[in-house]
Amino acid sequence: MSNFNYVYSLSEENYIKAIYHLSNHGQESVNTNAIAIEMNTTPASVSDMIRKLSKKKVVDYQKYRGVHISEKGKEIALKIIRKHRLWEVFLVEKLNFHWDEVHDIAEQLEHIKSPLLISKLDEFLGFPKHDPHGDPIPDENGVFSTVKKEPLCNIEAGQSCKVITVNDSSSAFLKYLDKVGISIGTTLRIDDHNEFDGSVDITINQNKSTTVSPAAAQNILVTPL
Amino acid sequence: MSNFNYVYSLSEENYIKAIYHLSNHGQESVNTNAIAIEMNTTPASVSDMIRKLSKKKVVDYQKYRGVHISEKGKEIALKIIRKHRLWEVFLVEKLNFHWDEVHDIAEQLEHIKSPLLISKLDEFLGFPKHDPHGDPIPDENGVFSTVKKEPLCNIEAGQSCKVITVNDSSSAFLKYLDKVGISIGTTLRIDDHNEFDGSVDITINQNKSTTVSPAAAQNILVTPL
DNA sequence: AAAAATTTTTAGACAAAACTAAAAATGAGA
DNA sequence: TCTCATTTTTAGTTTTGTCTAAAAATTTTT
Ligand SMILES: [Mn+2]
Ligand SMILES: [Mn+2]
Ligand SMILES: [Mn+2]
Ligand SMILES: [Mn+2]
Repeated sequence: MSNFNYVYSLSEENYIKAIYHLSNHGQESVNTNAIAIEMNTTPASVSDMIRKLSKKKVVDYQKYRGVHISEKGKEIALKIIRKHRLWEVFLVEKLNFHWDEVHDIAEQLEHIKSPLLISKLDEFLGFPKHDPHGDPIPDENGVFSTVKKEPLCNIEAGQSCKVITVNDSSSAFLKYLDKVGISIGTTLRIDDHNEFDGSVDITINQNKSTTVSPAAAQNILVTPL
Repeated sequence: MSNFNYVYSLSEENYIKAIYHLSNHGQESVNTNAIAIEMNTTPASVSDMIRKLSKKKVVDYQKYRGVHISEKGKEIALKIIRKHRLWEVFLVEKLNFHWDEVHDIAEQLEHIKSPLLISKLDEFLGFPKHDPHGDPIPDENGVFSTVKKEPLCNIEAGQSCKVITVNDSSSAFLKYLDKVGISIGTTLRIDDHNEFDGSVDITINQNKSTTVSPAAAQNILVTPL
């Protein structure tokens, strides 16, 4: 295996991560424009990079037919995601960052190349299974736990559920959750769905009743209790 | 001040660090070839980069006359060195790396951009003043302690001294020091200088007598007791 | 002070990754 | 099936950082 240890550029790594992300763990194929939007670049640049990644067998690609991430591509993506999430845990647990401050720093740290560093960091953190936003951390073989989860808006009235993760790690959304009093692990009871605007009435931790917007209800992922 | 927050590229940062290093903390001017050797590149590339850094007022430069790092350049260099050394402390103290394994990883981590990350890391580590190789860690204003230190080979016979730092952080040299039983803080007594090959007879921590080569005696920096 | 050796700069290319503008392919609607 | 809007690719540049080869300046030697 000649390029077992090939090192991908910063740019390549970011594209691979974006494609993996947009494909839902590699199930679906991804089109050029979607990648361009995700990466904040132009479709022309995406076309160029796709040809390059295809030559390196990181994606399967036929002109005009979109890309599908390969097994090799999945492995690379999962390694980057593992690093990203471990660093996020470090920043929150050890350096006392707030969960809405860590994403951009982890975006840089995820590209540090040293397998030994990551295995030592993993051990130092006590082999965490989830990052501060509730996302699962793949192990060194890319295996991670998948808990069934769905958006809050899909849960029927009367049902109780637990917050597993969030669909949006933006500072604005996380700060909003803080204000409302929702975090990973919080128990919510769905009281009512308001037909007219899609907002949802909920009770937080058996005591505080409130209403969340449809946008929030879409981004809070829960598992029924 | 327009470019107060200008972000230097990875390449620019590495050149700035190399120039600072070769100039002994900004005292001396540095010639093109020396930079090329330090950076493992060609004099032509160095010429190009010097012109660029000079335009950005990071160095003072006149054709054929070598470069002198500016105050601005010094500040940038010291920030990178601060990050490098703090990360080295983290790797050794928290992740249990050995002192000969950390340099290359710190070489990557030193380029992570986040002032808040560094101040939190500094606090997490207990505001260390020295890195694992004995080098001083500049504070956020670039101030660092300078202990008088000289190579072991300069100490006269009969004198005792303490190991302050090492001039060479290569794995080969550090592993050699481990084998001989010398580390930062070790007390050495100089027993004799062997005229014919420059080797030095020493006694380590008042008990073990041995002889070190002239190369080693050059790279072990000590302060007389 | 001239010649020789060394150092440094310039000229010209190249690769990676981006962009704009234009061309080509695709797919949906009529 | 034809038209037309949308998507995707190609063509041609640009920027950054590198390289080799050649020219120019400086320093050392004689
Ligand atoms: Mn990234
Ligand atoms: Mn996360
Ligand atoms: Mn570096
Ligand atoms: Mn060090």
